[in-house]
Amino acid sequence: MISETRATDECRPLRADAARNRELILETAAQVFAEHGLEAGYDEIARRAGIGVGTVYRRFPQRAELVQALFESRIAEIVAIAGQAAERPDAFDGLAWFLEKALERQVADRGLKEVMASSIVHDQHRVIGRERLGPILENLVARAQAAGTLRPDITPTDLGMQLMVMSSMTTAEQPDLWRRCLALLLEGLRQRPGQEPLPLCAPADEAMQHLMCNLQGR
Amino acid sequence: MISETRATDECRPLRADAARNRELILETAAQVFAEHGLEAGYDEIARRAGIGVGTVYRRFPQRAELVQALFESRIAEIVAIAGQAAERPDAFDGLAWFLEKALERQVADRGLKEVMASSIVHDQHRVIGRERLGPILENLVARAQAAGTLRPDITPTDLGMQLMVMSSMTTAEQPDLWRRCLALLLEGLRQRPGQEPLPLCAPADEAMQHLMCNLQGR
DNA sequence: AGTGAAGCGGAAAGAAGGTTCCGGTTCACA
DNA sequence: TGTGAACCGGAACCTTCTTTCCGCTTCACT
Repeated sequence: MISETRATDECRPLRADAARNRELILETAAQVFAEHGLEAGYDEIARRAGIGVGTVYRRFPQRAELVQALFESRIAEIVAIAGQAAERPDAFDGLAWFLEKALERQVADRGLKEVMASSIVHDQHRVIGRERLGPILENLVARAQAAGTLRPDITPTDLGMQLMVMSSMTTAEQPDLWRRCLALLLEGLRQRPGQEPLPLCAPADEAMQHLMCNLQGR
Repeated sequence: MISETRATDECRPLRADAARNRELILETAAQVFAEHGLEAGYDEIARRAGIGVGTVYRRFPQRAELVQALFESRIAEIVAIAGQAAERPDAFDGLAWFLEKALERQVADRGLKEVMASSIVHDQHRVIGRERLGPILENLVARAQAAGTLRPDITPTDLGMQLMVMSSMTTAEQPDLWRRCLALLLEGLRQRPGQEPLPLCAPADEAMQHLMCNLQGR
């Protein structure tokens, strides 16, 4: 259901039973990752899927492959949201809308949160996150700044960080907590007359990477 | 240096060599916890102190005892800062100053961050954090709200969360990142005419606990 | 100096995961 | 239906970290 029966990327197609198991693993992993994050044990996935650990390892020897297969579509969804946000008539509103919608998705799925974060740190996931999201975020920011509604000293990196932080502070059990923080943040983001500039800070991307490492623990 | 040679709380005084080791463990643990957080292995502490693991376990069979012994004074420092902040003439400025000073301390010490967070979740550390900090924070908030400078719908819990979040996003290598976020937050905290109220949210303390669990991982 | 209680180091045991491997099974194809 | 390649399960094996245990050392006191 998650992806059609298909070859192991290049080689000949999987045998019927193997293909069946592959789907089963993907479906089960989606649940397990959403609940326990990307570091959930393969044995938990195997147990819930009712198959052996060996089977999971054989199909996805690298955890990254499993993650990639699982979250590609969900990242695409968020990229699409960013695209739609850029088309809204009011630029600031577009930005706010993007943050809200992106958070709604991240908050429901611990795995997705971590993929969003790790797509910035780890090279293996970069493709599915940052490089597709980055330019659109830049566009959203530039547009709202040109309209004079977003403070001029905000960077796309600032927003990325706030996004990660807000999603890291919310769980499925507390579905509304982030809304409160987002409302607060949006107040802070607005350009106002006579504003002091934000304190400068070390290279933004480097900062972002440190943040991500930190939020993921270790 | 961290605490004078003294009895194991009730019993007769430690032997000279044991007391010496106790101090050595505390000093070393302070470093190790600051670098690796509260979950750092006892063997790492022992290795750096140049003593056996057994010695560390004998002196501090419960990790909580070690943590308590280490961070009591540092929490007291933060409580003192909150007290000073409450005496500043401008209430909003006092709040801002408290957040800044508290963060300066938390940011430098990963262990302290975790103690601040866990003092809210785990009963064993509660005493050294929340119960002493809570009333003072409440006072800071109430005072700034009475002065009409802090938005009236902010709760002490909001601030506690923001404090945890900002400290969790900063490392010693990125000493300035949190300043940028704090500046942004302060903009959002100010009361302004015609403000929309913040979205309401599940019981604040429960939310706080979820957040803390989350930031600490697991 | 002699004595025994307190303390020490670090090897060994235990606990919790993650990963590999191999005997047996299932499938695809002739 | 027969055959070999692909695949399966899960026990065994690593790894990493925590905790205990015990023979030897050091200290305090006489």
